[in-house]
Amino acid sequence: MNKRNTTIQDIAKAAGVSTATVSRALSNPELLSQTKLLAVKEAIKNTGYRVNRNARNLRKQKAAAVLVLVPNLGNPFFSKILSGINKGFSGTDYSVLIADSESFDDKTQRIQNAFQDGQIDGLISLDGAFSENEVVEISYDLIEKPVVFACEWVENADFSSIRSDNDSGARLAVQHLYNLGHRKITHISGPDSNILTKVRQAGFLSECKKLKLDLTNENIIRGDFSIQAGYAAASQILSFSEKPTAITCASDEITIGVISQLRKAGISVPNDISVVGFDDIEISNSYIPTLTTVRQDRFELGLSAAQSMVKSLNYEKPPLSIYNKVIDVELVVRESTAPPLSTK
Amino acid sequence: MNKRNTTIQDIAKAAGVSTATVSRALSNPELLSQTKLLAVKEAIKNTGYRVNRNARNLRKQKAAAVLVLVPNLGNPFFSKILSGINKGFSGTDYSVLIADSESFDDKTQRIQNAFQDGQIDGLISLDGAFSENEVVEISYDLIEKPVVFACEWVENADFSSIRSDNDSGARLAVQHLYNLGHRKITHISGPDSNILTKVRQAGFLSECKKLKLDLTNENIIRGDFSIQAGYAAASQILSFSEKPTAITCASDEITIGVISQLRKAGISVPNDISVVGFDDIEISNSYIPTLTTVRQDRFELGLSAAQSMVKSLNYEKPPLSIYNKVIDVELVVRESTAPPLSTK
DNA sequence: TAAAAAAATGTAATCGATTACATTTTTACT
DNA sequence: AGTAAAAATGTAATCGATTACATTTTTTTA
Repeated sequence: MNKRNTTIQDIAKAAGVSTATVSRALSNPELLSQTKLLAVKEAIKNTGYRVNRNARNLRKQKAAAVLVLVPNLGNPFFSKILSGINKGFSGTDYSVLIADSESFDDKTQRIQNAFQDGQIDGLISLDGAFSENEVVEISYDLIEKPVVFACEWVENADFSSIRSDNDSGARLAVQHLYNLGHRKITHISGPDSNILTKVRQAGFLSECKKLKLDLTNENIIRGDFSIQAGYAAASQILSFSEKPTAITCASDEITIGVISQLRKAGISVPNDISVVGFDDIEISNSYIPTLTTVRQDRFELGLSAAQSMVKSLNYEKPPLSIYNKVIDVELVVRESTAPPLSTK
Repeated sequence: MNKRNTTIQDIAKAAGVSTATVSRALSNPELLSQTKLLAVKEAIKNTGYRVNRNARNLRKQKAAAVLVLVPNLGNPFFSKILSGINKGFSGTDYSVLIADSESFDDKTQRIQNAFQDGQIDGLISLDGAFSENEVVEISYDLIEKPVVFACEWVENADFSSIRSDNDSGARLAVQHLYNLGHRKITHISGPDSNILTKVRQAGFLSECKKLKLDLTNENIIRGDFSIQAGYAAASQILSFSEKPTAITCASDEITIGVISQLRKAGISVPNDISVVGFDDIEISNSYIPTLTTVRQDRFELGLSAAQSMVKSLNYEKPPLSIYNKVIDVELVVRESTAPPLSTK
């Protein structure tokens, strides 16, 4: 290991050209004559030269990196999105940094700092939980910096956003249960602050109305997307005087929590109550019972978000079909749903 | 938004000092007189100045970042480790980058590149799957660069490594089953290449021998750590002429796969067969049945790995108690284990 | 109080690439 | 062949911080 790194100077000397030519060989090879290009390539190969990222980024005033903000890395829902994002950036020279919002004391501050420190050129957020204030701050300060939301989005703010067709998803779940004969359905939603939840909830309610189902305020239970929220919701449901015959959940994790908790109370799914999830995470097909759920194409979600980001990073305005993309969902019918008891 | 960034020059001017003084105020404030220090701090506050990371890193010849290599981000096992790592780096000025080995075509190459490009100063690997060749390459090239393994480690290579007491874990599982009355136990292990698996397997076999259990080659089934491996293993077990009364698995995901698949064949856990997992991932307590499993302190694992890395990054040799740390495991008894049928 | 030592501060080189601008070489055209 | 235009290449400034070394100021000591 030689102490000093190989630099562009060394390559220039070895290839008998100027540093400018070496630099061009790296970033604009089409500007060079075959002869020189070959000489430079040869020198690079011989020395195992690699550009110093810090030097390049300093000079170019960019970071060559984007940050992906995940609300909770422990939630397996996000992994496939991340791999879609990675795919979208493969072939570019951008690095993908991953951070967990939970590990941040002050999310907005951290994002702003990362931008200002020149550590990132763009942000892909899988986290939609930004207060109006925060969004204002972000969009004000980073007016020139691309921000893309994946899965999530922020109301009244013009960011690129790739999302699933949450409305349809919610409706598909209700329709499925309705077709099985269910007439009393409860929806367990995510956190209030979350726009996703609002949409799924609205879809749920609207479809219920369309199907002329009775609705009371027992039809919606608020939670977050966690297993714990499922526990809590199940306990609440158990306290209802008239229990629903079916439940739709805003996530598969909630679903697992609900089923697990209902079981502790001696209520079996789907025999006593049917439950539909949302997401189709990997374990859904191995849970007992296997989960009927609304599948989101998570890989596609990530890939599209990355594509939108790449366009923006190249200073191209992404076409609207990419800038705001809604991805189809699909109902996967498995074991956690069945006709209600009364019809058996 | 002013076009040009605030630089150290601007601060120097505003505070009426030289750039050197500003720089010292940032990194060695104890060198300055109160007066100047205050003046600089004031100027920084007024302008909202932030250091340019690229410039600093270029000059200092470092990246101020470490890479965490995760074999599979989709596996919820890793999240708590990551949060432990984050915790360990909070308060330092290192960034933690997370990458999924799966997204790499050539892992070793990518790591070397990241080091050479000056993108990272150290590597924490949760991935132990390096061939001997790869390790040689890494340790040869990066002889000066700190590498820490968490959970995993590499045989015959002197890297810092923080791991759980896998041997005890395996033994605890066997003892528990033995105490319940089980005498025919099968172990489903991870991938051959994985050292973890070897240790757990050895612990399993050794404990079986100690307890004078009969052993045949049907006592070990190879897989990887995935749900799918659990499916495959279950199918294999179903084909055994004499089925085991209990199973220990190298991960909770395998466990879930096994139980799910056994159930499809009409075999119930724990009534017909008992199963013990490993890891205690979040869902283990919500699976049906809830999983008896060996808990690893994942947060502690990550935290310790980070601490070892921080020491190395500061050019201190970590004390052996940190450099190679073995963390206790604990058997969590839940529903997936019960006395064998014959004793009921 | 003067000299020596220590503390505080400043000057300017440096890290390694990119690129505006200048210059040289090649190609195209009359 | 001579000139204009285009292509290829080179020179040197630049990005923004850090730090070796030099200088000035303050403190200590005799």
